[in-house]
Amino acid sequence: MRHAVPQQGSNAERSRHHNRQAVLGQIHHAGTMGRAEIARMLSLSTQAVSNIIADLTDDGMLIEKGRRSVGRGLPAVQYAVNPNGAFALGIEVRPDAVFAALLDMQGRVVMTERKSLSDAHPDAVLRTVTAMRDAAMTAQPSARKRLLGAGIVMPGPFGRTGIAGRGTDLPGWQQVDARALFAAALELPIEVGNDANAAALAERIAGAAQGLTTYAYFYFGAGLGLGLVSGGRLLHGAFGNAGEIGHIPLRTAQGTVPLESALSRLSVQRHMAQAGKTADDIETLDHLYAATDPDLTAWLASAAFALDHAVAIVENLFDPQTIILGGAMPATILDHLVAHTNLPTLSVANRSDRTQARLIAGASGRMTATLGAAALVLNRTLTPEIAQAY
Amino acid sequence: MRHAVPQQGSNAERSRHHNRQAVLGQIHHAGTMGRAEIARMLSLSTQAVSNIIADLTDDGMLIEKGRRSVGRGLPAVQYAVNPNGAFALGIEVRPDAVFAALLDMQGRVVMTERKSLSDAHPDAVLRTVTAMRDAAMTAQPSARKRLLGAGIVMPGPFGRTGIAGRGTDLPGWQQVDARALFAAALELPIEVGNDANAAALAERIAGAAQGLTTYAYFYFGAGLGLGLVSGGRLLHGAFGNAGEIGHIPLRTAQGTVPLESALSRLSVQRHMAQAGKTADDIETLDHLYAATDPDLTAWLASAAFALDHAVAIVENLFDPQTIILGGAMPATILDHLVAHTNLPTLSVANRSDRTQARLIAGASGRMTATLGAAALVLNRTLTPEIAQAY
DNA sequence: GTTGATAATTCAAGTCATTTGAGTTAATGC
DNA sequence: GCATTAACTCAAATGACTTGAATTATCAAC
Repeated sequence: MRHAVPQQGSNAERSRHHNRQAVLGQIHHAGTMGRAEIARMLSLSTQAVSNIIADLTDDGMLIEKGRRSVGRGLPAVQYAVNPNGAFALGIEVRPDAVFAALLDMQGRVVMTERKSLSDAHPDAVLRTVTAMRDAAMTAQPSARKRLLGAGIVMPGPFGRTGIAGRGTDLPGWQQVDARALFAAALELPIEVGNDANAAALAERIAGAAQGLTTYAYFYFGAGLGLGLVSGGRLLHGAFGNAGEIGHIPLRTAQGTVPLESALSRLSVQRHMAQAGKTADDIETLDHLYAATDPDLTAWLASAAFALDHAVAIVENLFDPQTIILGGAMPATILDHLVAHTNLPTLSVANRSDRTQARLIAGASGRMTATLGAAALVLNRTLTPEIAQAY
Repeated sequence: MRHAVPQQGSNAERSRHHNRQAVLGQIHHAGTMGRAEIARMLSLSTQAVSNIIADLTDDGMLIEKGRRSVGRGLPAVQYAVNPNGAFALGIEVRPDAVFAALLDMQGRVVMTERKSLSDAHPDAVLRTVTAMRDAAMTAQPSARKRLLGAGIVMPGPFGRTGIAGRGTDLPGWQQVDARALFAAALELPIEVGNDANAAALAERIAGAAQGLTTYAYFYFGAGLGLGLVSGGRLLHGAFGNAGEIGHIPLRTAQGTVPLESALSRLSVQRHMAQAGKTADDIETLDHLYAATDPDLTAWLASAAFALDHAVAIVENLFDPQTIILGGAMPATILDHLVAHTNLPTLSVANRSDRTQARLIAGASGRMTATLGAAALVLNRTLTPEIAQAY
């Protein structure tokens, strides 16, 4: 989890850094832009933007895209983010395997890899991860000098005291500073986050949340996670554990249970197991769904019921532009849930002037969190830092 | 509702503004500080801080507080925020009355006033509010040249489409830009917010949230509101309606009802009315509580039950440092609820290393939101702006 | 008590990114 | 064609912060 940046003053150097990030972010967002347009957006002089663009172009982060004429006047030279200008490594550590993905600046997947893990202690994980970084650099040699950093997704909470009796699934990680360990082993800037947060940002870099600044993301992992993005930045909470929506109580006819006991991959696995069926992976679930399996259908009904509740809570607490549903589920099931959720009437999101659907499907599949890990890094590069007040 | 600031670049002028706010905020937070200490906190040179402090002192915003010796070396000259360096006007508009309060820089109440309102249309309200501003300036002439602005708390949502069939209680305010109207009438910088948000900031300026940066605030108004502060800044949501926790569904034995039907002032009034008792104001409630009224006791039990649920949701979604309970209720009842809420076990806030209670009582009483309105202005002065990403 | 170490503060000069203003280039539209 | 509009560049100016040397005042050790 990234620690909150302490309050900082501003000086020329930090202004420069901020402005470069802001320019990159604007161009990434718009796809292609001219100097004057950027200057207007950021309330900077065109000269300042010119200087920044010259820098970024020299660094290979931007490329010229010809001139574009819009009415009178000299047509503006357009700039776009160079996809190969930089790369980000995403690493997802699970108890039994490590996943890696290399993304370019446009969020496109350059390479992915999976390695089994027989031992999830820090030493073994760090060795594996280092080897995967090397493999990625071999596969894409141009990324060697242009690697922005690595994003790590691990089961949390870690590094801090968590809920009594819960904690990371990974042995030997409770008392260590994961960020520092990875930084030392990989010799890269590191972002550490949980799966839901990472996946939420992945949608923003190259997914359903492009162009959104304030949205919520439900992530189907083993449990149910929530990524909250406000003003383009992740909300971490005071101790880095915001978004544990799976824990909130759901009052059903059978009693009060945690939300994720009705709405998660573990929940569907358990439900199917009671019917004597296995549904341990995404492909199986997809087949069961295609076959309109009655047990799966029953689970979907109870999941949609739980989702109604979760949507009502998140909409009224955050007032997001939209809610995205994604994660380790087949796309068909995500689409089904989106289609079959009863959006609450009593919600601040129930507005007559909406332009955005209230609930949409995002990226799905096994790699979602791994791509998200890389997105943690890309987002940092495209979004000016926010300092803590006080 | 304050609109999100569009993304901005940084230059010397904006750096200066940012740094002045940051210095003021640090000093306000610590009470009293020396130049070198501030410089370390903000990662600025002592020279820069010296210049800023000289400016702020000239403007009357800071006062010297002697030297303080901490070990070797030249004792540092201490500075504190000058309480009379600036003032903020808080205005709360209700259907039947307008409340005003003048606060100094330390959040202390200089003056309060109440005026009945026979007509809540914009013209009448603006006339009343302008008269109250003049009265405040007469009561505290030194504030005339030192008024930072006015914060306005009104029933929302307004200025934008709200939930169908709901909207402001005030006639004639649906289609107008309240901020612009007040700015024109009062000739002051204006912050508009809802009661819960405003009260949440009041706790930060001079209350239970001093020193906190990330916390949640349950506000008892007519309904139930939630103020969310993250990193010292209010979360507004995409459309300014974040925090409508009163709307979320609560599943009780009697069926699903909005949370605020169990946990709000209207709810207690209704409950007592069913028993043939009136409990329309805070004093009455306080007396009933002191007399251990059995009907009130019953309501308190159901309210505490609802609060359990709300706490579980807010803790797991936001991971705040603490949750504060405040608003238009007698302090005795707030204290009772704090003492009788079953804090959920399954919560990220259930940590072994807590230094802060999970649920505490904040300011109570009729004026809470009015003071909060002024706090909106004070907080803006003490907290560097945050620009929207994209 | 003297003396040296430590630390806050100031002064004056230097640095750096942005702004300003004049001039150039290349479209549109009458 | 020719005036208008707008993007862009060059060179100089600006402004806030940083740097480095000098000053002041306390603590601690001899």
